[in-house]
Amino acid sequence: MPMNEPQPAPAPAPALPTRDRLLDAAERLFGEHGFAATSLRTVTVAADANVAAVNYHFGSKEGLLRAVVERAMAAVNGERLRLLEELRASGDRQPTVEELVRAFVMTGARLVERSGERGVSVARFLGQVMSEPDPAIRRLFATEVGPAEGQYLDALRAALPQLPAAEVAFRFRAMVGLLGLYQSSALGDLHPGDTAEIVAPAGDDAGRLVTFLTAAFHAPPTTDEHTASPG
Amino acid sequence: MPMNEPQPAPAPAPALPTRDRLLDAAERLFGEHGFAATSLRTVTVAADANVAAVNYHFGSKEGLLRAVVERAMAAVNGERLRLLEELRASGDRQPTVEELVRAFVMTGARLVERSGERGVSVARFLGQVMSEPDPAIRRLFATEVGPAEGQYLDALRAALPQLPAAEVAFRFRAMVGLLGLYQSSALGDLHPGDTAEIVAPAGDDAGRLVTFLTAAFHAPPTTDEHTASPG
DNA sequence: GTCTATAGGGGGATAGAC
DNA sequence: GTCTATCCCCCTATAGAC
Repeated sequence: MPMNEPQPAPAPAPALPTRDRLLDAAERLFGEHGFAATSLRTVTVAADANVAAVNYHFGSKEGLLRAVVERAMAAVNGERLRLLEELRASGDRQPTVEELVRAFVMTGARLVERSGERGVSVARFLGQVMSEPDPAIRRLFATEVGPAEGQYLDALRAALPQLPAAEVAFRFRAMVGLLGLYQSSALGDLHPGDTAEIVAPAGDDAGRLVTFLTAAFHAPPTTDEHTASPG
Repeated sequence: MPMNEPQPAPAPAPALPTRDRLLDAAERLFGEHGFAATSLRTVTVAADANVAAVNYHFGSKEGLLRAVVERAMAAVNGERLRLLEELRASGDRQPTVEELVRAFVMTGARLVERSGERGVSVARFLGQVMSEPDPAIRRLFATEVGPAEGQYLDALRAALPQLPAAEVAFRFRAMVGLLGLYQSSALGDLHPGDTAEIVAPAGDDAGRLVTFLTAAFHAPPTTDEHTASPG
């Protein structure tokens, strides 16, 4: 067995280019610990890459975040639009509220099924980024998320013609936010005692979320007679 | 004008002891930028205090966070329990779902009314802390939040006897999470174009949140026939 | 209780060899 | 494209004077 031949580095696990390993590691770590609390050194170690690699490939820490968001949103948006297309083509009627909510919420679950462990990371990452307080990050997320969500918002408005557009929009934002919390596992461990690891979005609770949101969308318009404080 | 006399420092604004100024500043800054992204230096400068003051009064950065959480939760929990007491005393029947949801959600609005600008900080801070990914912080929040919320959960279970307890618990966590998002202003600026500053929780949207959540609680139990992915 | 000064570690980013 | 070495800044925390 000649050992001088230049074996083209059939390393055990990597196989992926550095750039992708960095994206994978950042996606996971940002999702688990948040953006501010995750150092580039942690990311590069996890990706088995060099410290300088981040700067070379993405320019800066924020550039890395941007790239991760874009990749994650591309997958989710594609799936969402595909499902919406299916719904519109499947019947001669408009999609119902429940169908729209289910398609929107289940996107996360599908992602997990298809991409396995990485799907969990994607879901958690997106949920985490959504509640980042930094305005720059929020803006980044909003511009990525906008186009695909707009179509769902329109479809929901069509399905709820009697509800003021502003209120549909409010409920839509609530759905997006709640799904984000769910994806970041924040809905699982609000209470002590239940220390089991929660993985998002798995089976049961995704269905509960759909039930919850569908009923919420069907609520009557809010009258302002009750907005005063009780008691 | 003799300049040797030791004027007892009648500074314009302070009047509050250092410890309280630190709590106020930390509450506001943690709420605006998150815990990890806020340095102790920022806090002490905003509080017009010394860098070492935090360590003297609270032992560490996490000690400061703990103190802020405790103070904020004490106010909210007190108000929540008071409202629940009122509801229970006011009629010969059990409180309805809507009454419970309204009392729970409006606590934030009341806080703002009473404590003015600081009330906004409290609300935003609590919302922000709720979605912190650090397990230690989440645990801290959960133990503080637990007792008062337990009473509402019990009351909601009593008001929804036909619904499995696990599903009431899920919906309750969704309410808490959604209220947190709302308080941290996350429900306001998910979409670009609307760059106006959102202050939580003000009038209109609080009412919409109550409508939304009340209907969601009243949803029928989730059957597992639908949890499969659509299409 | 409040200050200055500093320790001691990590952070993001870059230069320049390979 | 990848590495090492390093710059420079800011971080938390503490020691010790007042």
